[in-house]
Amino acid sequence: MLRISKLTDYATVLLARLAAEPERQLTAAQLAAQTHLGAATVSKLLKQLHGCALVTSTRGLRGGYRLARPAAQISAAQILDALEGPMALTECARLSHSCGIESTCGVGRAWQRVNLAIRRSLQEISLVELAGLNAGSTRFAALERQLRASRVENS
Amino acid sequence: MLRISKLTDYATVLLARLAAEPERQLTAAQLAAQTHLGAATVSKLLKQLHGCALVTSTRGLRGGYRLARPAAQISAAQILDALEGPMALTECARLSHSCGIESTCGVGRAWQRVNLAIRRSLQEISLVELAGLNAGSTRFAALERQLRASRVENS
DNA sequence: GCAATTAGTACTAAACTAGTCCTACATTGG
DNA sequence: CCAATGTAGGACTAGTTTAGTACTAATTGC
Repeated sequence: MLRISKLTDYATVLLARLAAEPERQLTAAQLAAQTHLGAATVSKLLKQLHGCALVTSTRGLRGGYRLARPAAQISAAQILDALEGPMALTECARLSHSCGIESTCGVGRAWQRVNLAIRRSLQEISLVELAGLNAGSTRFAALERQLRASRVENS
Repeated sequence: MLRISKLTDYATVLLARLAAEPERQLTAAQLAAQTHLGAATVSKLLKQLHGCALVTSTRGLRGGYRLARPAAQISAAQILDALEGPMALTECARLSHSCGIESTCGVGRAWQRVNLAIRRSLQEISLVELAGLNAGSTRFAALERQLRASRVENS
């Protein structure tokens, strides 16, 4: 459940590679080799990331890709938005069609709130954390502490 | 992104209907009529919910379905687990196969932590909240307050 | 001009989702 | 006992989405 697509996962890996060497400009082929992903797939993903302004590119001989901004300024939410479009946990919430059910469809609204809560927490996590580049993992730890504090009963 | 399947959404609606009248025993046909969903689909979902012990059933004439426990004891996480199986945000995290990438695959671990954080927050939300049966929405409000507090920058 | 490299589009195969149908089993009422 | 009502559990089908590939055009450096 709540799974992200493989391609989104791959994209994160690519971004993490780029984040690891922010000064270098890496070609699609280099990234493919480093990540063991298909060259065509990597190309496609990088194009998509370029379209969403997460990476910059230079064409031609000695071209390549590079992060558009520091890794700290790229959040998990942005990556997911870029690759999977605007997020909507339920169909019903996306299109504003009335389901015909009156009393019951507080459900849709409830999922929407869950959605929002998740989204907010994803905005807190930057590419730095995703790439595992930070030693202290400050924001991550803070998030987990808060969520743990909100727990009442447990499994 | 991060969307739940339509069927899971439907199942929530069904559970919400059952939660609204805990004392009654509703047949699949009744629930289908109330929710405007296909009778066959409703049947299928209820069977699944029965298999996961979220509802109890009695067969035969005057049979029907009923919540297996009070709505307050059913969490959003349990519903999602029941319908979509054990959750794993990424493929890589589910199967324990090494990707061959060493440095980069802190990514998988990071997604896993995101996963856990989301899961914890879903455990906090009960069917009562999803069904919109509670007036105060206490736990919901608390969750949102905490997540808001953890926000640093915003859209 | 040539080689390297991104940009864009089109296409295909595989997987998953949603929905339906059919048969078997259980319970109640006559 | 028999018929009606209802759940249990598969099997099956169509539609959509996802993942991956291939090909052509545009751009840059030497």
